[in-house]
Amino acid sequence: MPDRLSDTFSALADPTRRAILARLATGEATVGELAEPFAMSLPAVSKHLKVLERARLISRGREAQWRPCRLDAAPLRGAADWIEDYRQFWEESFDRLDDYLAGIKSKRPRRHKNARKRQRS
Amino acid sequence: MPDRLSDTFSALADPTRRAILARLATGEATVGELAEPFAMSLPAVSKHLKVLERARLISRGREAQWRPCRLDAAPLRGAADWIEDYRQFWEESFDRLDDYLAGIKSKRPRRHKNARKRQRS
DNA sequence: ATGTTATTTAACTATTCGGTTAATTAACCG
DNA sequence: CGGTTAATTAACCGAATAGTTAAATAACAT
Repeated sequence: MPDRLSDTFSALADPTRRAILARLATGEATVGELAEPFAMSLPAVSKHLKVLERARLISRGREAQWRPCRLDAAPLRGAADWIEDYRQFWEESFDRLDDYLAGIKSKRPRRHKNARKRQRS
Repeated sequence: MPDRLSDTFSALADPTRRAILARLATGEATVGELAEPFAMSLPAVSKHLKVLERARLISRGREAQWRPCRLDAAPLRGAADWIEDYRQFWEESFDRLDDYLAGIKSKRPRRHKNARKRQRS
């Protein structure tokens, strides 16, 4: 019985599904339209959509024989909030990279071409 | 051959692994220390750590017979960036909820409890 | 009623996942 | 050396994933 956050992250853990969400960010689309860019069968896409639907990331209507899908981004808020708690840590690691590069620079001023500088918090 | 972002999201798609990362946010820890809160065997935790390591979310040192783990949050930046692209969508949906609630209030002040109203478009 | 189009379901396969217990490695301690 | 502690590896298991092809549904079009 996985929790909501796990459902969200595991739905996002597939490039096909992320591409589908990206497509839906531009507007509603039918299953066929969503499947078109992918080198896989329609049932495979249909299964991906079911995963997204169980994660509440999309919802579907009925229009004649089409089932238009629309993005339902609400669950992403929880995921974003979770990750956000770690922002300081990845920014810290950039700082350490800065320190490292600064160290190199000060020891060997204007040596090599590709020195890079990152923004500090 | 899953991409980096998929590795990150799928590593996060498990409550045990997220708890491990949360613990590591408070500082380094050994495998035994990390395993202690969980009702599962040490090898199970060891496997979770391997998943996190493959996703580059942790790294490990060697100190005598201990392998201290530390958080390596850098990959979370990519995940945060990806999700961030959808912020407008989940904020939109909150706006619609606001509208919905506002609509109820203005149209039927203090009427019956279970009034529901759907949004046009 | 028949056919066409859009989509899902069924049945199957191969792989991965999350867990187990038992055995192994590695480093310390006497 | 032998023993203890920390952790990993091996071998196994059941359930879930991600895909396939073929058959079934559903709604429209004639």
